[in-house]
Amino acid sequence: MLYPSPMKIGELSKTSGVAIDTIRYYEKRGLIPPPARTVTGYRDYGRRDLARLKFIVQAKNLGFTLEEIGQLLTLRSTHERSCAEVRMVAESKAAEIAERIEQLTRIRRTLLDLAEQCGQSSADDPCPILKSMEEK
Amino acid sequence: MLYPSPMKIGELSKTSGVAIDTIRYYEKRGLIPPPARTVTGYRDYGRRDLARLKFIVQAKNLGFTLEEIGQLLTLRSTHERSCAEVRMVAESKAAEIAERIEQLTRIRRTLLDLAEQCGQSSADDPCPILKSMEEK
DNA sequence: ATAAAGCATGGAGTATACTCCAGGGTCAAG
DNA sequence: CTTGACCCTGGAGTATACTCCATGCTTTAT
Repeated sequence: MLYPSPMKIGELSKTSGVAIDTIRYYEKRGLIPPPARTVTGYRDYGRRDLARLKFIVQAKNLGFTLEEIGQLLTLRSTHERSCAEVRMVAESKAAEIAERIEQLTRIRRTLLDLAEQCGQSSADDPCPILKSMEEK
Repeated sequence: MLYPSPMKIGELSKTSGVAIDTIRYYEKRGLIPPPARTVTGYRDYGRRDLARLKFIVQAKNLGFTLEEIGQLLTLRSTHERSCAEVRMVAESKAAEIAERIEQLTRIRRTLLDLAEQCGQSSADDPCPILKSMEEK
């Protein structure tokens, strides 16, 4: 069995791309659990923390607030939370995300159309991105 | 031909769901063009403005900053901008969005799996959302 | 014609998510 | 055993995106 050497906050910061202060901020906010400490009080992280941090970064880019990300992260077994409840939340979040995916797909489609038009016409007509919205 | 009655900011706010102050803020930021004014100085909007506003709201929910949204909105022919340039920007934005879609799809998949597990197991194992990230 | 509702401007205040000290221990290298 | 790099806490400061006045003109309803 492999006992990994302690990963201090600086290393976690480098491997995750998240600033040290931000990591500590996430800890305060409860997004990452308080890590173990070395004898002298240094934070000591493991692989799980790295994964969690990466997830947070991704979710943030996708437009979730830290609040929402916290909810996603605690979806698993919060002891007092019934299974049916977890299921409902998970499904409703999934539906929400499906909606976002659709919207992104529409915007992307429009951008590609625009790019194509640029290949031949002069693209001087009213913004195609908006045109696609007016119909809704 | 139909000359639509002037839509003042209050009405635009109601139909778009965007607060009056926020609309004015977007105008300051250059996200929506300064509208025509009535004789007495009231802002007078048209259908285009409504579409634009809706687009901004959606894009914001999808995690774009106002800065980025501004770029998307001005993608069309900014006279001094060459067609090839517009095309490149549009394509790179489209690729960016495709990446987001993939990430959202992964998260959604995980949530659905989680919901399913909840149907039968006790969901007391480490957060599946994270498990799916550790492998990357 | 007067009150209530709506709009205008400029500027101050707020929430979220960081970001940056100050002051002070810890640790590896020379 | 000191110098430089790293870490600690607590708290102040910043950027983005609103949100809320104060003051004053316009429009609508009674």
